[in-house]
Amino acid sequence: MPYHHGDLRRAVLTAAVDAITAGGSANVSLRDLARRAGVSHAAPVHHFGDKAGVLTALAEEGFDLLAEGLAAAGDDFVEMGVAYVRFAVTHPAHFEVMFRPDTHHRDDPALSAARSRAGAILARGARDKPSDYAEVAAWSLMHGFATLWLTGALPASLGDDLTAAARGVAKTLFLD
Amino acid sequence: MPYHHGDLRRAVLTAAVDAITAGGSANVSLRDLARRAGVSHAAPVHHFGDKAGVLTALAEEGFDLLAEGLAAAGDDFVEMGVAYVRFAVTHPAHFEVMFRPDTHHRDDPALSAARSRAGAILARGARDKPSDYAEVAAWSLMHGFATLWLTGALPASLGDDLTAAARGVAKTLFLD
DNA sequence: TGTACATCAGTGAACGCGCGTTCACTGATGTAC
DNA sequence: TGTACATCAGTGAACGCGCGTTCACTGATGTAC
Repeated sequence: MPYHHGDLRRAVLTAAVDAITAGGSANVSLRDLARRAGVSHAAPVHHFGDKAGVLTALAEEGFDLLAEGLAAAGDDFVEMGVAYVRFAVTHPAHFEVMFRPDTHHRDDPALSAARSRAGAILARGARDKPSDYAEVAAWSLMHGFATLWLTGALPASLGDDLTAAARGVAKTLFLD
Repeated sequence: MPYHHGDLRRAVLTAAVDAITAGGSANVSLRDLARRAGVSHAAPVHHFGDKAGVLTALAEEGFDLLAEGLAAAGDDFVEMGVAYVRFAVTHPAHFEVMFRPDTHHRDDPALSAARSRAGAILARGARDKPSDYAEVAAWSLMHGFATLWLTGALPASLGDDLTAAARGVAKTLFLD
């Protein structure tokens, strides 16, 4: 085991994803992350300051990944919704942390910036819609769907084709 | 301080609501609930078996309160959506626990029954809608809106009139 | 090319803390006769 | 009306544990000259 890890920052974030995927963000501990990264329990503090710092960094990364996914969907309203859901389901750990502001440093500037970047792309999708509530409604719809899917609350009759289900749901808005 | 509390079960549930409202469901501890209820730290175990038992009971109560709220909205689609959101925002602690199945005994029969009761009422609202996805979409929409509102993620431009905002959002579905 | 030194990354022991659960107990209540 | 007894609700001490954070430290790396 070399003294210098090389990329401990990355390793701790990956460990956090694993830990949250396995047991929810409530059960994350700094010591556990250090264990998973194969490093002494005090090492992560060096890179993140404290526990909330790790989750802040993870949330920031999440907003960047989301922005990337949304951008790739182009300007199509429905496909952007599908991309939102797909992001949430493929990155459940990031998604969970992003919307649990009590677990991270909520006014971290890098985090705010990442959030805004994703928000701007999201807003583009609702640009030419008829309702004043279009953007909030679209966001709510896909966010709610992703959340319910992740918690396993949705009826089994929906099937397990995520993209198809998400598209069906997205299309009910304004009956595009 | 009398030896017998009288209604410790109720007191512990109320304490749980307070604790979750103050610090999120992640920060609930049995000992804290006992403290809040003014009782020795081992007393709650008598009524709930263990920590998950408390949250299970709270989730069950939540589904009953939700069913009540939905039923009071009558058969009107939009008003039922508004009632869903109002429930979530007036009972944030219940709402949070209801959708965190990892924190409670997920196959508790009383809980499943309460969940089904609420689900049945919800399904009634989407009965005569055109899309196959109507029920899931309606649920997703209002669930997502409630969740985003509660985490403070929504833009300030929405204002703080919850009912008006919820109604505006609910109406975008099928443009009723 | 070699050496001195500053900086950085990670260590490991120690701290004090709150936690969930178990346990033998005691006080209070209700019921049978 | 009184007494014996079973049942129930709550107590308080004890257990072992994992946690976040602090701290003086050491090993590794890079830079100046």
